[in-house]
Amino acid sequence: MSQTLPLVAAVPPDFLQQARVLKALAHPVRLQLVHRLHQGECSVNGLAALTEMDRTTVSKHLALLKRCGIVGERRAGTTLLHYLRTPCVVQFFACAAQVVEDPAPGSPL
Amino acid sequence: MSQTLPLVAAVPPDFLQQARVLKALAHPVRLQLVHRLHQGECSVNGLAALTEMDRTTVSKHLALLKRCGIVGERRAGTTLLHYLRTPCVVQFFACAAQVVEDPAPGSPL
DNA sequence: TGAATAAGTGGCAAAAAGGCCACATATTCA
DNA sequence: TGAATATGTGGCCTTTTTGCCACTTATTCA
Repeated sequence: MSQTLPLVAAVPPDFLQQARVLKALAHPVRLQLVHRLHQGECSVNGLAALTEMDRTTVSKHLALLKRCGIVGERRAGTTLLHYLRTPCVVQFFACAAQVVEDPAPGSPL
Repeated sequence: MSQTLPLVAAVPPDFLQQARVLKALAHPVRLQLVHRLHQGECSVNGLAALTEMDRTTVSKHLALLKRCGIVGERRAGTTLLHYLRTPCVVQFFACAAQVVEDPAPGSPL
């Protein structure tokens, strides 16, 4: 077959899709949730207590993380336990921290 | 000495700070900028052409990335060349892609 | 079944983010 | 210096995101 032009050469990452994942993590509360879940599953109320946020607010943050496939849940009686489906996201912490610790010269951040 | 309570035990990461970094990357256009800069420095106009966004819009996106220490700049004549200061951020692509490729069961994302 | 506990959803107002225009600034070179 | 090129900034408006309240749904157990 004719070797046509690589119109989609080196297919660039799906920025929109990836941005969705990053956006899901780009919030202090959600970061805290992920950080906590990385240590083990937890209920909504438990997470609400930890973050000191309204229960429904945490519920919505979790819903967002679930939609992106980052968090999963399993029922245990009346409580729903949430867990990290993609532990690799904690790598973000390392890099984010590195960026934070190596600020641009004169950047207030 | 008395082994007091580890009040700030395992000092949790600065979620607010880290969220700032992630938020800086959590946008399709900025993600594309980072992706492009990872291949080498580039001018604002070049990036504007690539992303097909208004020049001033790109300029603001870059300003945001600079404030977070992710992007740096150096002048070359009348043009400002932008470059990635923290290449580690490209790790985000790998993980983000992984999350995208392994969607939660039944998640439309 | 009905009370108790746990959690999700719609709605709404406030806050933040995005995008583009008009204008200001910086650098080069004739 | 003045035109030309490259880029940053202040507004200003639109869209998205947040957070909390009231209310609904789900599960357990007496």
